[in-house]
Amino acid sequence: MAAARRPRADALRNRDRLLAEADAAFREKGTDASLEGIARRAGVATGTLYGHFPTRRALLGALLRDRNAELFRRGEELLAAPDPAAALTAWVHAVTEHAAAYQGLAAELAEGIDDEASELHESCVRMADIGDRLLENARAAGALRRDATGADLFALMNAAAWTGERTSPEQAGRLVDLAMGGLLAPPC
Amino acid sequence: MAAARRPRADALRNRDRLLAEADAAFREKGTDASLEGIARRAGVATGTLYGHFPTRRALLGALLRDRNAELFRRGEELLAAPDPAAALTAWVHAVTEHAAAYQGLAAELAEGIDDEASELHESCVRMADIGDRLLENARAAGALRRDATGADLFALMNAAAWTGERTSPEQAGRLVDLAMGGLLAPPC
DNA sequence: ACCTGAACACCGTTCAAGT
DNA sequence: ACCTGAACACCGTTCAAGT
Repeated sequence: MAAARRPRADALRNRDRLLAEADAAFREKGTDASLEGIARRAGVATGTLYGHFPTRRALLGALLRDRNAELFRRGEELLAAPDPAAALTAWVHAVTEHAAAYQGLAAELAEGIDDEASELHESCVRMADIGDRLLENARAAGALRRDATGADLFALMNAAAWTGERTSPEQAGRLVDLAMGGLLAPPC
Repeated sequence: MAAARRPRADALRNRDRLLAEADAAFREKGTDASLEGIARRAGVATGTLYGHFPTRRALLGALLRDRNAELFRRGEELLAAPDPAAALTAWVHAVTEHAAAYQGLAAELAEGIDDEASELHESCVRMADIGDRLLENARAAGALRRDATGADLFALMNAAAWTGERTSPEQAGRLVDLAMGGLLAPPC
């Protein structure tokens, strides 16, 4: 087993600059912003970008690392929350907001769950898994008005995020509330 | 007022070939399929494509003409239907299926409602208008569990269509049913 | 009245050559 | 070990020149 080598200083610096420019570009233009433009603004050749991030999704995945950690921390917290119905609703809202970070991200996530080669696959599976468990808790507590699957939940989160990308976060939230109103039994 | 001239025979033929190839390309690759490829397969120069259809959306709009007519005919039928709740649900399903005709169409429609310059604007407005009226009917009949706006409805239809594009029509339908379950009062 | 195709600008991706 | 930048393939859009 090879010891981990420390990367060269210029490599580290280039990586950081690429990430910073990619974040700015993705925020402004969405996840299909020009990679060539990102490399140019970072002051490196395009080959350098590919050296650090072999695919667009690898770049996206690196950009989402911290954000993902925060989301999953929140998920674990909700799994321990006392009211399963409220926890489920909060989770769907949280993922919806997460998936609207960049225009185009919702599409990448929707694809990532089925595509094992996607650098986003693992995080998608984890999002779906937390959703499954929160759904199961709500079902066990008799909080469901009708049955639904984890796939329904994942589809809702991505679809609402997609709506949010091109209308407003408020509209996305209203869509989630509408669907959750169909899923959850009214409080007695 | 100028009399309508009959177009030249070769122009008509080129237009038809372009539409046929565009339909095939959009079905296969989605609405952002290469225009150059469409022109090539239709056997015309790219300038000819632009002569007939100045924008990608103009091409898309021409392709949707018949499909739109059928959709709106269905809408008028539903406006005259006896059960307002069932009519509303049927309309949302119908538009959702319509908007999934080509991958990428849901995004064009979501954009078209706000963009007056879009060649799809008029049909988007008409879809939203029929939705508004069906919603109003359902409200008047006391069939709503909670309030919702025409914008909510339009967002739902596009979001569900977007889901359908990348999962399955069944999943799109399940999403619609979930949201409609939140909107409509249960039958007593 | 319509068509052609060259021209321009822009992009994703790879890889031999450099340091 | 990493970086450069030319090379290749592909695309959207315009417009002068043709018929």
